Amino acid sequence: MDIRERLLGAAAQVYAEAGYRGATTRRIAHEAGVSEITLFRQFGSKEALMLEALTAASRTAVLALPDVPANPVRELTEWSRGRFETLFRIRSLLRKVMSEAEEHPEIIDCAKSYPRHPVNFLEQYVRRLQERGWAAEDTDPKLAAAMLVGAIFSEAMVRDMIPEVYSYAIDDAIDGYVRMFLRAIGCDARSAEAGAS
Amino acid sequence: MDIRERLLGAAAQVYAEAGYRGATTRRIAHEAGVSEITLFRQFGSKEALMLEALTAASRTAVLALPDVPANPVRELTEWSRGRFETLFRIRSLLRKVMSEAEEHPEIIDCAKSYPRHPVNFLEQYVRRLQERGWAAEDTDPKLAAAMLVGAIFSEAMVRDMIPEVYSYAIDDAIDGYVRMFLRAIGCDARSAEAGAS
DNA sequence: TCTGTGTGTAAGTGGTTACTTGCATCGCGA
DNA sequence: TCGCGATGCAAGTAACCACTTACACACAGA
Repeated sequence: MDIRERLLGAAAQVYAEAGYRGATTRRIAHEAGVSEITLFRQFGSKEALMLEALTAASRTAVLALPDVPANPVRELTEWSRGRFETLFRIRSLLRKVMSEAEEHPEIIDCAKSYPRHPVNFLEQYVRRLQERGWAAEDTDPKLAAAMLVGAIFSEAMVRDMIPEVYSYAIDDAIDGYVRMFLRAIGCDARSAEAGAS
Repeated sequence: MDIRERLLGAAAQVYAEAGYRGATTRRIAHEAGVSEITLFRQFGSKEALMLEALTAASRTAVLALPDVPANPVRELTEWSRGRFETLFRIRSLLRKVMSEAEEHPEIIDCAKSYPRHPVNFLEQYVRRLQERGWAAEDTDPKLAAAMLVGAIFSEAMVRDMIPEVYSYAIDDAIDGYVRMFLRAIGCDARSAEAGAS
């Protein structure tokens, strides 16, 4: 059904703009180009529509990191860029979900359909660096991963809201984060740049 | 007027729980223990009440860092703990403000009554470390500050929403963040621990 | 041609919202 | 005791919300 898809997309978009209470059935139907009656005939209720729309919208691919680290600087930079772009693209929807998760826990449940959180991928990657002797033994992989992912998350959430603080370019920021991250986990520039070559 | 203060506090609390649309005048008045009519007689409209309440609620003290670094590990740990506690305490209100800033820009305007953003304090502190020769010259103070502040921000925002990811204790996390931060900016353990002593 | 099936319009349901009006009540100073 | 300002209660307004009913139309298969 084409109309179902249109309604699901419109619901996710209007929800990202206005939140649950602001996403009125009238506005969603208008955005989808169908009548409000059709919305109710297709989904029964606003709640059913929103749950299905948010579940579909949060089904975004999680970027992977190589199982065998070869060039940490390049691999981490690419992964961090992709992570930022994913978060930045859905930042409005994410802010609404975070804001309304306390009131409507079922919303975050359907958004948590992630099989694995991205921070786990990075944690595993750091462990592999340690196994190869490219990272210091005394660094906590979980904490290190949380620091880099957290910094990227903050950029994606706050960057467009307080531009006077985040004045630098995002690509420069990610390069700097990766460089500092590698220094923080004790991965020196030589092995990080050259890798297995 | 005691009643004005009660209404302002109730407005901020209900807003943090339910957002702008969910913070109904009836609920705010009930929370303050006064009648809804008194609310309108005191503030005229819901919008006037909310703007005044959010301006007052966002007037939270910004922690300072010493002008002259003496013991970076201790000073940064204390500052980071305070920063986390501040953010964690108002996390619900902050999530609502972030979520509704696109729709109601005037809300974030009154919340941005900060004279200086905390990240600027940390940036200055890193510069002082560099001047003393305690931090590497090639680190970008602005980026380094953004990374630590961003990681703390993420902990405060997401920690209670995805507990299965943030499994460690917050104090351990902050200790780890500070240690990695100092390694990232090239501040070795000796000067960081001992300081000027 | 008939018969569903899916869609549209028009109208209306009951509930909630911000906000108002009229009047009674309370406390407090003169 | 009187007056007055602040408050509360009852009721109501117009607008908006999710959701429903009734009916017309368009199209596809039999």
